[in-house]
Amino acid sequence: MFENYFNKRENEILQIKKNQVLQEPGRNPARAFYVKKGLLRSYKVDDNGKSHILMFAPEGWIISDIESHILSTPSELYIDALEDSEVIKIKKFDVTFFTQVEKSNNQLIEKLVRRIAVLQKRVVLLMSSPAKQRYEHFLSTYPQLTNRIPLKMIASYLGITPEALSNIRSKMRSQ
Amino acid sequence: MFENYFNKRENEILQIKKNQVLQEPGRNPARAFYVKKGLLRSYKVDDNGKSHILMFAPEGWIISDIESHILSTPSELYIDALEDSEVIKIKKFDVTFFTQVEKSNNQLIEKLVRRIAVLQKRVVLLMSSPAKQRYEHFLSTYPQLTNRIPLKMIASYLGITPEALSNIRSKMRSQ
DNA sequence: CGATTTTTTGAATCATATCAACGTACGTGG
DNA sequence: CCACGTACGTTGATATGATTCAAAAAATCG
Repeated sequence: MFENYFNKRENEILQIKKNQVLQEPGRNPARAFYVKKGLLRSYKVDDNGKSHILMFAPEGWIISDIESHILSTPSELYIDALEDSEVIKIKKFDVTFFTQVEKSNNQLIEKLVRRIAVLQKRVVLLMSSPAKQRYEHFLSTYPQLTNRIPLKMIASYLGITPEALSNIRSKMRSQ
Repeated sequence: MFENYFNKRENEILQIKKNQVLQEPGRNPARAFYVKKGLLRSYKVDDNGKSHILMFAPEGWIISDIESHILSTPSELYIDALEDSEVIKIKKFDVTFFTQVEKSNNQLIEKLVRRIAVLQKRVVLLMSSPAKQRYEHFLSTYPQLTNRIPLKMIASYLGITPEALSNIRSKMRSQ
């Protein structure tokens, strides 16, 4: 769906090295990236300096601080690369962007609603389930990602320490 | 903004008693309600039978399982009243509803994005902050609600037990 | 008022964090 | 290709925060 849009315009294709930072907090407007190849993540750094991963974006995904975009507030997120990646920087990323890319606004709305659904699910999981169940949910929801993402980042996504996830894994092994 | 829409149509105005359930899981499509007066909440019941409150809706808010709506999947949420309330049942709640009520789709999009922002914030808080800080965040974000909502429901919103919240409060008192 | 629900308190237990040490894998320069 | 250094992952000991369970006190409702 997005490919068409990108091909017919002069969008910037970037070759990104692993660990390269594509966006830092404070930028306004925030950037958005379409991942052609590789793997990006977005994360937030809290007051104690700890990182919390909000999403992973493998091939075919768009990643951005959509909140910052559409509300024109300074971004609070980092975006960087977990693998060497090929990404397209979306130049004009606002509401009109979607109306061009999507067949209609309704498709954008559906996308946003899906994002709400994912976040809502995650809130309930964080509130109701111990780390082990959250990890199992992650495994079944993103099976294709679990091999590509280092343990400590999965832990950061789940909201636990790397040590805790390591323990969970070892318990799961011995069962 | 919504009032205009409701007044010029034959929408159903409901008088709701405290504790009355407006929506249960399984309903498809899910309903949506505009709160004229009173206080509603939406919540999910997990596999262990525990409730987790997703949002409170005081006067002027719309509450619904928007995910269920727009994706036409069965609802997983309950909606009920925490106070005697006066609500308007939105009959035709889909994308076209918003295009009539809102000046443009962009306003709907902005609403959805705000919802994403709130949920994203909540995910990070759940992952990074101990219960006390989450409670303080709740207090400062919804000062007008804290007196109206019983402790045990605030606990359910924060993802902790009522006992834990009671302890936090007593510690805060003695400081 | 009495009955029911909510809030508080305390004790025992559990899950996860923290800290420290060690083992392993990986990439780079020699 | 090897040796080294750096990152990452694992493991164990201890500390902390929250849960669970039980019971009493306080608030609310009919």
